[in-house]
Amino acid sequence: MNLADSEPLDRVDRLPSWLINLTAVHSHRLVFAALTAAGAHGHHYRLLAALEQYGPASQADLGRRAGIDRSDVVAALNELAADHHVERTPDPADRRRNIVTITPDGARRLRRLDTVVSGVQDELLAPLSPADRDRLVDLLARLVRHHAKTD
Amino acid sequence: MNLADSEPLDRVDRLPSWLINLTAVHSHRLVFAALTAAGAHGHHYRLLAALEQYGPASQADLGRRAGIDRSDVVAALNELAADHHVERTPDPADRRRNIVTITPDGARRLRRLDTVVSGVQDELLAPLSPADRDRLVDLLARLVRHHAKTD
DNA sequence: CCTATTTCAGTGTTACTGAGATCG
DNA sequence: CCGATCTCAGTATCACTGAAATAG
Repeated sequence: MNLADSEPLDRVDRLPSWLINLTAVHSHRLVFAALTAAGAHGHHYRLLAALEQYGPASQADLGRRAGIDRSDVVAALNELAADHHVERTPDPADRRRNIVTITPDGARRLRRLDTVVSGVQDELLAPLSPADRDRLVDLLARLVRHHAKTD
Repeated sequence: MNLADSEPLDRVDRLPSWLINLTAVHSHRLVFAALTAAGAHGHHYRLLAALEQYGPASQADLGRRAGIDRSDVVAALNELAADHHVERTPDPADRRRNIVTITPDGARRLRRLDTVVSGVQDELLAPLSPADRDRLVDLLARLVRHHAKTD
């Protein structure tokens, strides 16, 4: 018996956690492909965005703001620094810390990635009207806020 | 400078792909914790649900219906078979295939996991009203359907 | 003494790839 | 010969953990 087309799996196909997972897999594929084509990797965009928005910061603060684990911040900054998109300098006021600064090259890079990432959003949300897109973002933002508070 | 509370990262915090990713991470944590507590692993629930809904099937069909890669179907069925939740028998009509059947134990298991999984949905969607939950499911289902068609 | 930061090495989950053996 | 199935081995991404060295 061959499956001409996948019939719906009733029990699971309207399961919120499963729909979220499927959507995330597709979304991740699109973002990853677009960033890879632009020569960037996962966390670079969020780190550069956090640096531009808040200015120079320690790695720990950067990680908290961008939602990236301390360990992964180190690796991503190594790559960004190798490409001269950020600079790491010791903090004279607290010698445990590095102060991370975005360079002019990094700012240009961020602008480039901004267009890449926003193109992906359009692709991802293609079937939704602008009003529906807002609704989806609001609903997801409420979930994220709720779970951020209750850790 | 310490971050009392994480201020919003404007550029990223309303980015649909990022919200979806965050939601998926939380969702995955909840589902994984609940299934682990019940002694189950990732794909088991979807495979059992597909088996109960459609009856005995080959592994390839099961994978297509449950959205699980052929390779991961093998591993998950090994575990389900070890626990006597499914049985694998060669298909006499097509000797490349195994016919996978859910056992009475497996059906009981599925009912148990149903309550576990639906408890997680409530936790995940806690901040949303029933109407909002429906809206979210509809929006996500539309995205999933669209991207399933355009592969 | 305890906490925070940076760093390294490594784990675990999920999705996926490639290849071999078998069979239609 | 081509295509499908089952299986195994292994990769890659991301989130995360544990521990060491350093410093407040």
